Amino acid sequence: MRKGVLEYCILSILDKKEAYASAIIDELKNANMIVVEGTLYPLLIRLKNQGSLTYRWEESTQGPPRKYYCISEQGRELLHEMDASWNELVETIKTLKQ
Amino acid sequence: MRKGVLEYCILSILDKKEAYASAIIDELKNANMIVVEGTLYPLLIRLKNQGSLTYRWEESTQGPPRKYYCISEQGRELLHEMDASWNELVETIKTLKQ
DNA sequence: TAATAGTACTTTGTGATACAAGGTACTAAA
DNA sequence: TTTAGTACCTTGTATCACAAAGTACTATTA
Repeated sequence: MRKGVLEYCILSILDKKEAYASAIIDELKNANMIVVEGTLYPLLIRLKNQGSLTYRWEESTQGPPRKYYCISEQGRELLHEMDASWNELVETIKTLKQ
Repeated sequence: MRKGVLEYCILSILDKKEAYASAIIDELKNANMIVVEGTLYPLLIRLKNQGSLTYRWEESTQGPPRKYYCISEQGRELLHEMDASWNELVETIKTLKQ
């Protein structure tokens, strides 16, 4: 049921502020959506390769350096399209339920 | 983005009244969700095989006989679980958007 | 200082879902 | 009798998410 929505969630999170993978997983967990690393990393790489995200390395005081992802202008456009798709899907379900 | 939601839509439609494939496709189209036969037929067979649906043949006055699908008790239980999952997903997105 | 635990990033293989495309079979109309 | 319409079904392919395993660096502890 969650398929395809994950990408939308990631872009929504990164639209608010840049973040690295573990922080994204934590935020999703807080919102009741469990995602594992093996799912998230390939997705981030996919979004980066298609130009929706950029990233920069940042040293951490505890542990290895972190890859901070940031949404790009192109990513924002995609997000707006996804907002529209999501709202439409919610309406579709409402309609079917009547 | 729609992945996994289709099954939920089908059960929701059949919860209201029994229907055959083309009618289901039409109803989905009316609600703004395009689905093709090659997607729907395997899904109906899957749901039937797992016990969520039953069907009966009915002669048609125009064309070949139709396979009318009907939701089963087990299908209703599944639908209720899906209702809960869907509502939770909608809430999750809302939370992430804040 | 060597070993262990913790953090973070990455890759590979698998199962499930949806689509595209093509096929079968029956009925009605031209 | 050929064509168009309706309805059901199958096969191959792409994508998505997960499980599991692996690499690499840092901090702690014995």
